[in-house]
Amino acid sequence: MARNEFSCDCNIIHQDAVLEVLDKMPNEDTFNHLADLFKLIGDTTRCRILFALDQKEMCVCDLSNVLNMTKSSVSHQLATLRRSGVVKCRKSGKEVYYTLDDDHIVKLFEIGLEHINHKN
Amino acid sequence: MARNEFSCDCNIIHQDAVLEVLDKMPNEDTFNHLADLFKLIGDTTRCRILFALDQKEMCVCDLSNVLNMTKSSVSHQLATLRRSGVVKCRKSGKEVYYTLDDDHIVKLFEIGLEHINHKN
DNA sequence: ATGATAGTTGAGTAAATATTCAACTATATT
DNA sequence: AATATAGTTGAATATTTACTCAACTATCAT
Repeated sequence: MARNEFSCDCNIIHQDAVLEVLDKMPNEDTFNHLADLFKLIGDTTRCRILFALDQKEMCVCDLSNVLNMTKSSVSHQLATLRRSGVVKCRKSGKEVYYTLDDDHIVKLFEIGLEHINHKN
Repeated sequence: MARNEFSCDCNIIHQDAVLEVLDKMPNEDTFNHLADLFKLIGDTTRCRILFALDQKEMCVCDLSNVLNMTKSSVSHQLATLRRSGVVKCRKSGKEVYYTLDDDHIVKLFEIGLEHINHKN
Protein backbone atom coordinates (compact mmCIF):
# COMPACT_ATOMS: atom_id res chain seq x y z
CA MET A 1 0.00 0.00 0.00
CA ALA A 2 1.33 3.39 -0.95
CA ARG A 3 2.39 5.85 1.70
CA ASN A 4 -0.33 8.44 2.29
CA GLU A 5 -0.21 12.09 1.29
CA PHE A 6 -0.74 13.29 4.83
CA SER A 7 2.11 13.88 7.19
CA CYS A 8 1.40 11.16 9.71
CA ASP A 9 3.27 8.01 10.59
CA CYS A 10 0.87 5.43 9.20
CA ASN A 11 -0.84 4.33 6.02
CA ILE A 12 -4.40 5.10 5.13
CA ILE A 13 -6.58 2.17 6.00
CA HIS A 14 -9.91 3.55 4.81
CA GLN A 15 -9.27 6.46 2.51
CA ASP A 16 -12.97 6.89 1.67
CA ALA A 17 -13.89 7.27 5.31
CA VAL A 18 -11.00 9.63 5.96
CA LEU A 19 -11.88 11.90 3.05
CA GLU A 20 -15.58 11.87 3.88
CA VAL A 21 -14.99 12.81 7.51
CA LEU A 22 -12.36 15.40 6.56
CA ASP A 23 -14.96 17.02 4.32
CA LYS A 24 -17.46 17.29 7.17
CA MET A 25 -15.00 18.53 9.79
CA PRO A 26 -15.41 22.16 10.86
CA ASN A 27 -12.34 24.34 10.53
CA GLU A 28 -9.57 24.75 13.07
CA ASP A 29 -10.99 27.96 14.56
CA THR A 30 -14.30 26.31 15.33
CA PHE A 31 -12.62 23.51 17.26
CA ASN A 32 -10.42 25.94 19.12
CA HIS A 33 -13.41 28.00 20.19
CA LEU A 34 -15.37 24.89 21.11
CA ALA A 35 -12.52 23.51 23.20
CA ASP A 36 -11.99 26.92 24.83
CA LEU A 37 -15.64 27.04 25.88
CA PHE A 38 -15.53 23.59 27.47
CA LYS A 39 -12.14 24.30 29.03
CA LEU A 40 -13.67 27.40 30.59
CA ILE A 41 -16.29 25.38 32.43
CA GLY A 42 -13.94 22.43 32.90
CA ASP A 43 -12.72 23.62 36.28
CA THR A 44 -14.35 22.90 39.63
CA THR A 45 -13.99 26.45 40.93
CA ARG A 46 -15.44 28.05 37.82
CA CYS A 47 -18.25 25.47 37.76
CA ARG A 48 -19.15 26.39 41.31
CA ILE A 49 -18.98 30.11 40.62
CA LEU A 50 -21.23 29.78 37.58
CA PHE A 51 -23.68 27.56 39.42
CA ALA A 52 -23.84 30.05 42.29
CA LEU A 53 -24.37 32.98 39.93
CA ASP A 54 -27.14 31.05 38.24
CA GLN A 55 -28.94 31.06 41.60
CA LYS A 56 -28.35 34.69 42.50
CA GLU A 57 -26.40 37.82 41.67
CA MET A 58 -23.45 37.94 44.05
CA CYS A 59 -20.50 40.10 44.95
CA VAL A 60 -16.94 38.79 45.17
CA CYS A 61 -17.10 38.57 48.95
CA ASP A 62 -20.32 36.54 48.83
CA LEU A 63 -18.78 34.16 46.34
CA SER A 64 -15.66 33.84 48.46
CA ASN A 65 -17.82 32.73 51.35
CA VAL A 66 -19.87 30.33 49.26
CA LEU A 67 -16.74 28.75 47.78
CA ASN A 68 -14.67 29.09 50.93
CA MET A 69 -11.83 30.59 48.94
CA THR A 70 -9.83 33.81 49.03
CA LYS A 71 -11.17 36.90 47.30
CA SER A 72 -8.05 36.96 45.16
CA SER A 73 -8.55 33.48 43.83
CA VAL A 74 -12.22 34.09 43.12
CA SER A 75 -11.47 37.42 41.51
CA HIS A 76 -8.92 35.82 39.19
CA GLN A 77 -11.46 33.26 38.03
CA LEU A 78 -14.15 35.92 37.67
CA ALA A 79 -11.79 37.89 35.46
CA THR A 80 -11.34 34.81 33.28
CA LEU A 81 -15.09 34.29 33.07
CA ARG A 82 -15.64 37.96 32.31
CA ARG A 83 -13.02 37.96 29.55
CA SER A 84 -14.86 35.04 27.98
CA GLY A 85 -18.17 36.85 28.18
CA VAL A 86 -20.06 34.31 30.29
CA VAL A 87 -20.47 36.61 33.29
CA LYS A 88 -20.95 40.35 33.56
CA CYS A 89 -20.59 42.69 36.48
CA ARG A 90 -21.88 45.98 37.83
CA LYS A 91 -20.25 48.12 40.45
CA SER A 92 -22.24 49.50 43.36
CA GLY A 93 -20.30 51.34 46.01
CA LYS A 94 -17.32 49.31 47.08
CA GLU A 95 -18.85 46.09 45.84
CA VAL A 96 -18.86 44.47 42.41
CA TYR A 97 -21.86 42.30 41.64
CA TYR A 98 -21.57 39.48 39.16
CA THR A 99 -24.28 37.74 37.14
CA LEU A 100 -24.44 35.01 34.51
CA ASP A 101 -24.44 36.46 31.00
CA ASP A 102 -24.86 33.37 28.84
CA ASP A 103 -27.89 31.12 28.44
CA HIS A 104 -25.82 28.31 26.96
CA ILE A 105 -23.94 27.74 30.19
CA VAL A 106 -27.05 26.65 32.05
CA LYS A 107 -27.98 24.27 29.25
CA LEU A 108 -24.51 22.79 29.26
CA PHE A 109 -24.75 22.27 33.01
CA GLU A 110 -28.12 20.56 32.67
CA ILE A 111 -26.81 18.08 30.13
CA GLY A 112 -23.62 17.63 32.12
CA LEU A 113 -25.62 16.75 35.24
CA GLU A 114 -27.75 14.36 33.19
CA HIS A 115 -24.53 12.73 32.02
CA ILE A 116 -23.30 12.27 35.57
CA ASN A 117 -26.58 10.88 36.88
CA HIS A 118 -27.17 8.51 33.98
CA LYS A 119 -23.75 6.96 34.40
CA ASN A 120 -24.65 3.90 36.49
CA MET B 1 -19.57 43.87 61.12
CA ALA B 2 -18.45 40.68 62.79
CA ARG B 3 -15.93 38.45 61.16
CA ASN B 4 -17.67 35.57 59.39
CA GLU B 5 -17.68 31.92 60.48
CA PHE B 6 -16.21 30.74 57.20
CA SER B 7 -12.49 30.55 56.67
CA CYS B 8 -12.10 33.23 54.03
CA ASP B 9 -10.39 36.58 54.11
CA CYS B 10 -13.41 38.85 54.01
CA ASN B 11 -16.63 39.70 55.83
CA ILE B 12 -20.02 38.47 54.81
CA ILE B 13 -21.78 41.14 52.85
CA HIS B 14 -25.05 39.37 52.23
CA GLN B 15 -25.38 36.48 54.63
CA ASP B 16 -28.91 35.62 53.48
CA ALA B 17 -27.79 35.22 49.88
CA VAL B 18 -24.72 33.23 50.88
CA LEU B 19 -26.70 30.78 53.01
CA GLU B 20 -29.44 30.42 50.41
CA VAL B 21 -26.99 29.66 47.63
CA LEU B 22 -24.94 27.35 49.86
CA ASP B 23 -28.11 25.40 50.52
CA LYS B 24 -28.75 24.91 46.80
CA MET B 25 -25.19 24.03 45.84
CA PRO B 26 -24.59 20.40 44.83
CA ASN B 27 -21.88 18.57 46.74
CA GLU B 28 -18.18 18.55 45.97
CA ASP B 29 -18.27 15.25 44.07
CA THR B 30 -20.89 16.54 41.68
CA PHE B 31 -18.80 19.57 40.78
CA ASN B 32 -15.69 17.45 40.36
CA HIS B 33 -17.47 15.10 37.98
CA LEU B 34 -19.04 18.00 36.12
CA ALA B 35 -15.69 19.75 35.73
CA ASP B 36 -14.02 16.49 34.68
CA LEU B 37 -16.59 15.98 31.94
CA PHE B 38 -16.07 19.45 30.52
CA LYS B 39 -12.31 19.18 30.91
CA LEU B 40 -12.49 15.98 28.90
CA ILE B 41 -14.05 17.75 25.92
CA GLY B 42 -12.14 20.95 26.60
CA ASP B 43 -9.27 20.03 24.33
CA THR B 44 -9.02 20.66 20.60
CA THR B 45 -7.65 17.23 19.78
CA ARG B 46 -10.28 15.38 21.76
CA CYS B 47 -13.02 17.60 20.31
CA ARG B 48 -11.88 16.72 16.82
CA ILE B 49 -11.67 13.01 17.62
CA LEU B 50 -15.17 12.99 19.08
CA PHE B 51 -16.57 14.97 16.18
CA ALA B 52 -14.96 12.58 13.70
CA LEU B 53 -16.28 9.53 15.56
CA ASP B 54 -19.73 11.09 15.55
CA GLN B 55 -19.56 10.98 11.74
CA LYS B 56 -18.21 7.48 11.37
CA GLU B 57 -16.60 4.58 13.16
CA MET B 58 -12.86 4.85 12.60
CA CYS B 59 -9.63 3.07 13.39
CA VAL B 60 -6.63 4.78 14.96
CA CYS B 61 -4.87 5.10 11.63
CA ASP B 62 -7.91 6.77 10.05
CA LEU B 63 -8.11 9.21 12.91
CA SER B 64 -4.39 9.95 12.67
CA ASN B 65 -4.91 10.91 9.05
CA VAL B 66 -8.00 12.99 9.74
CA LEU B 67 -6.26 14.85 12.54
CA ASN B 68 -2.85 14.86 10.90
CA MET B 69 -1.24 13.62 14.09
CA THR B 70 0.87 10.65 15.12
CA LYS B 71 -0.81 7.36 16.02
CA SER B 72 0.77 7.58 19.45
CA SER B 73 -0.72 10.94 20.23
CA VAL B 74 -4.15 9.90 18.99
CA SER B 75 -3.95 6.61 20.87
CA HIS B 76 -3.12 8.39 24.11
CA GLN B 77 -6.18 10.62 23.74
CA LEU B 78 -8.37 7.68 22.76
CA ALA B 79 -7.25 5.91 25.93
CA THR B 80 -8.32 8.95 27.95
CA LEU B 81 -11.69 9.06 26.21
CA ARG B 82 -12.14 5.32 26.70
CA ARG B 83 -11.30 5.52 30.40
CA SER B 84 -13.99 8.18 30.74
CA GLY B 85 -16.51 6.02 28.93
CA VAL B 86 -17.33 8.40 26.09
CA VAL B 87 -15.93 6.15 23.36
CA LYS B 88 -15.77 2.41 23.00
CA CYS B 89 -13.72 0.19 20.71
CA ARG B 90 -13.78 -3.16 19.00
CA LYS B 91 -10.81 -5.02 17.60
CA SER B 92 -10.90 -6.49 14.13
CA GLY B 93 -7.69 -8.04 12.85
CA LYS B 94 -4.82 -5.67 13.37
CA GLU B 95 -7.10 -2.69 13.62
CA VAL B 96 -9.03 -1.18 16.52
CA TYR B 97 -12.24 0.62 15.62
CA TYR B 98 -13.56 3.38 17.82
CA THR B 99 -17.08 4.74 18.14
CA LEU B 100 -18.86 7.34 20.26
CA ASP B 101 -20.47 5.79 23.32
CA ASP B 102 -22.28 8.74 24.89
CA ASP B 103 -25.34 10.63 23.64
CA HIS B 104 -24.63 13.60 25.88
CA ILE B 105 -21.45 14.47 24.02
CA VAL B 106 -23.30 15.26 20.81
CA LYS B 107 -25.79 17.42 22.68
CA LEU B 108 -22.97 19.29 24.38
CA PHE B 109 -21.33 19.91 21.01
CA GLU B 110 -24.59 21.21 19.56
CA ILE B 111 -25.03 23.74 22.34
CA GLY B 112 -21.35 24.60 22.19
CA LEU B 113 -21.58 25.34 18.49
CA GLU B 114 -24.71 27.40 19.11
CA HIS B 115 -22.74 29.37 21.68
CA ILE B 116 -19.95 30.07 19.22
CA ASN B 117 -22.26 31.12 16.39
CA HIS B 118 -24.56 33.29 18.52
CA LYS B 119 -21.62 35.31 19.81
CA ASN B 120 -22.06 38.44 17.66
C1' DA C 1 9.65 -18.38 11.34
C1' DT C 2 10.39 -13.66 9.48
C1' DG C 3 9.10 -9.20 8.44
C1' DA C 4 5.74 -5.54 8.23
C1' DT C 5 2.03 -2.89 10.08
C1' DA C 6 -1.66 -1.35 13.77
C1' DG C 7 -1.88 -0.01 18.04
C1' DT C 8 -0.49 0.68 23.04
C1' DT C 9 2.21 2.36 26.74
C1' DG C 10 5.64 4.52 30.00
C1' DA C 11 8.99 8.07 30.62
C1' DG C 12 10.43 12.54 29.61
C1' DT C 13 9.63 17.37 28.26
C1' DA C 14 7.38 21.57 27.50
C1' DA C 15 3.44 24.32 27.95
C1' DA C 16 -0.68 25.75 30.32
C1' DT C 17 -2.90 27.10 34.44
C1' DA C 18 -4.93 27.44 39.42
C1' DT C 19 -3.75 29.29 43.64
C1' DT C 20 -0.93 32.17 46.78
C1' DC C 21 1.15 36.32 48.12
C1' DA C 22 1.87 41.08 48.23
C1' DA C 23 1.01 45.40 46.43
C1' DC C 24 -2.20 48.20 44.56
C1' DT C 25 -6.86 51.14 43.47
C1' DA C 26 -11.37 52.70 44.72
C1' DT C 27 -14.97 53.62 47.68
C1' DA C 28 -17.12 54.55 52.16
C1' DT C 29 -16.90 56.01 57.04
C1' DT C 30 -15.28 58.65 60.84
C1' DA D 1 -7.36 63.59 56.01
C1' DA D 2 -7.04 58.98 57.89
C1' DT D 3 -8.60 54.40 58.13
C1' DA D 4 -10.87 50.24 56.75
C1' DT D 5 -12.82 47.29 53.43
C1' DA D 6 -13.94 45.40 48.48
C1' DG D 7 -11.83 44.14 44.77
C1' DT D 8 -8.03 43.76 41.21
C1' DT D 9 -3.65 42.47 39.46
C1' DG D 10 1.17 40.76 38.47
C1' DA D 11 4.68 37.58 39.76
C1' DA D 12 5.94 33.25 41.59
C1' DT D 13 5.01 28.46 42.45
C1' DA D 14 3.12 24.05 41.94
C1' DT D 15 0.36 21.04 39.45
C1' DT D 16 -1.60 19.24 35.47
C1' DT D 17 -1.30 17.62 30.94
C1' DA D 18 -0.50 17.12 25.68
C1' DC D 19 2.82 15.49 22.75
C1' DT D 20 7.28 13.01 21.53
C1' DC D 21 10.11 9.19 21.54
C1' DA D 22 11.28 4.54 21.97
C1' DA D 23 10.09 0.09 23.16
C1' DC D 24 6.70 -3.10 23.22
C1' DT D 25 2.50 -6.49 21.82
C1' DA D 26 -0.60 -8.41 18.45
C1' DT D 27 -1.95 -9.63 14.05
C1' DC D 28 -1.32 -10.58 9.13
C1' DA D 29 1.31 -11.97 4.90
C1' DT D 30 4.99 -14.40 2.82
